[in-house]
Amino acid sequence: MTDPRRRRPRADARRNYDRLLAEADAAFREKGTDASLEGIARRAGVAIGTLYGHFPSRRALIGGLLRERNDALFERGEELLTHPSAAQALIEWVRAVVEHAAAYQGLATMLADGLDDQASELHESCVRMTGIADRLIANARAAGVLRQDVTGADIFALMNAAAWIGEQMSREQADRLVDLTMGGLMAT
Amino acid sequence: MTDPRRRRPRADARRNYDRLLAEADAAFREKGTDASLEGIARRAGVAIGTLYGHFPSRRALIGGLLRERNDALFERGEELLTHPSAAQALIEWVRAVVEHAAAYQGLATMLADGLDDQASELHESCVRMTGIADRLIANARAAGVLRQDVTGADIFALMNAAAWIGEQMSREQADRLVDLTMGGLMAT
DNA sequence: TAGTTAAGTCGAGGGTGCCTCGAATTAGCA
DNA sequence: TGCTAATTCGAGGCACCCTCGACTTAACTA
Repeated sequence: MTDPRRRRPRADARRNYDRLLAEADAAFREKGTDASLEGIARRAGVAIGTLYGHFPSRRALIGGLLRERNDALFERGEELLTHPSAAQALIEWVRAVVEHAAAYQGLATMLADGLDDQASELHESCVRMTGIADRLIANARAAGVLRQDVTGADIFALMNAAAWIGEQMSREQADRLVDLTMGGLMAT
Repeated sequence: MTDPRRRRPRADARRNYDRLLAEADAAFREKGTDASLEGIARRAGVAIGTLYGHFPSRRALIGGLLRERNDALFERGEELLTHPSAAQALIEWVRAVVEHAAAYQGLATMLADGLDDQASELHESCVRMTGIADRLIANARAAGVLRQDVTGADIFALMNAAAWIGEQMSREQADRLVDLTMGGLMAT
């Protein structure tokens, strides 16, 4: 796929790319996902056109920011698939995703949209998240520890809702929502 | 309070006020709570300054829009306080608030903020909502049909989370979240 | 090492939206 | 009919979004 005769990427481009990611992370942490892109470019010491050169949209920028994080998340997911307690594994996965999705104010909404929107840079990771959830649900059901009528969509909804609560209220309240709800979903 | 020597309000002002509310309702339904205010003024056939004359902020406009709706909601709340089944009453109240809060995309977020923010035009109604929830919770607890560790904050969180899910995904998914969670909260 | 060239950078510019404020208008009243 | 306070108007300053053509420069090559 990669043509070896192609020039190696320019050093300044790489530098700007990294700088933009770093400043974007800071800005999104401070102001949420609709922080000013011009402000980010400014903080990165780069013209606005350069930002758009690297990231054609706000979503692309956030996608870039999440890529690194995603690796760790999905690694954890694979791990959980072999967890001895299916019930515990599912709860842990929900918690992990909630934490992931609460990185920036507004991220939960983007992820919720991302599942449906094929064109979203976040689509693929949303699909992977639900994929792992589906497998964990199947495990839990097979083990008879999860109510039969609980769907992957229910869990995805809960994950997003809790992440949103985490943004709006507090991490603690989000955890409580997850615990209370999951408690109800577990088979008696 | 009302000085009888004061002039009666101008007819054009009243007309514009009503027109603005009507167009704002339409716009917020179509585009969510961050629809363009200039667009609303335009649709109402009024200059932007006139809109700001009547509603000094977006929140004030939404507050005006909700005032009518609120009356019906709180009437329902009072009714539920005398409902024979404390458990059923609480669930109904959650459902009613969720429906109320899902009127416009973005409203759930504003309401969640409104509870903390004294200055918000939505603050008072948020307080009333939780007030009714608190009384219903007390009833349910007294009847022994609700887990002892469930707080008003938990219910408020659930209401908002479900309303948000309703905006992002679907009304059905929101209902499922409420049913599944409330099912878990009820004492066995 | 100088020249070539494509990749990358720049930032002005056109568009939209927010909100303010002083000037102009007008409905209610006497 | 005229007075006056309430209301309306919309230009204007600001911030942000995003595009695009001109310019610059790092990587390659002879």
